[in-house]
Amino acid sequence: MPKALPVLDTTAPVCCSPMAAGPVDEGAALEIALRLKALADPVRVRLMSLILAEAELGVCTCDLAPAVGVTEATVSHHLKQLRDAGLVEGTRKGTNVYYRPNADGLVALCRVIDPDCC
Amino acid sequence: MPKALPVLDTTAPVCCSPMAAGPVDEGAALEIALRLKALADPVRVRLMSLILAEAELGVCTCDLAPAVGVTEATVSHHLKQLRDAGLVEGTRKGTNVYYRPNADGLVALCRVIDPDCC
DNA sequence: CGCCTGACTCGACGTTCGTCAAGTAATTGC
DNA sequence: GCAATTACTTGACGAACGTCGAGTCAGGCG
Repeated sequence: MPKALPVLDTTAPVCCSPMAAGPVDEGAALEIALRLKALADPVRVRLMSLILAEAELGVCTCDLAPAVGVTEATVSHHLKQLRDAGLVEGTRKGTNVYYRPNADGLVALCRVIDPDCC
Repeated sequence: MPKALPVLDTTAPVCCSPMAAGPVDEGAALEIALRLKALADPVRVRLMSLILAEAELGVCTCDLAPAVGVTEATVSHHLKQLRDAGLVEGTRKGTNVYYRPNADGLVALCRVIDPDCC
């Protein structure tokens, strides 16, 4: 983990693509790369799609693990990365933790890489 | 390299986000993850932004290397990944190879992760 | 309380990744 | 043809990553 994630800089007005808007400096590049890396794994892509599919109700870890075919420990590890990148949110309800997508995080990521946004 | 990249499946009509559209199967998840991974590195993010900044003229490797502060060999390595993912295109002109962005690749990537596309 | 279940943390392992130095191709100019 | 320049390939090294088993923490329930 090269750096902490400030939950995707909700401070910065990321309307226009910072990437297509001009050369990005080293720090910004790292921030962008970290967010992309959070999604750059087949298991995390599948987890994200499953969480998006149940955006209303939320999904718990114990349901996700068999769905993607890995250990619960591994799912937990991946969910932490998605959480740190601000892409999902987990809320505890009894013994279960229900995960829901954080649409803002995904949209922000999209804006960063879209060459003809705005 | 777990799999060859068919230059981002220009065959598939990726209008609506395949990720938010429903659970993605293992193969599709791998394809998406590979494209995201192509951009999930700070050096490649900076290369992409530099190439986008000179979309008209194109940039050659020898100019990119000092701009990002790594060896030309390393830049070549990263450019290959961006090329394989269909994000940039390189055309040789004399001894130089000029790189230009492939907007379609970036837009397709964006569509894949956008939760409220369409 | 004691026990169980679900979620997470820790340590370890094998693999992949980013980087460079050195070597190889390709193209131009003398 | 030969030298020079630019781009790429190869091999190697260290760092980071994904995965798991085992252990730990937190909430229900008998």
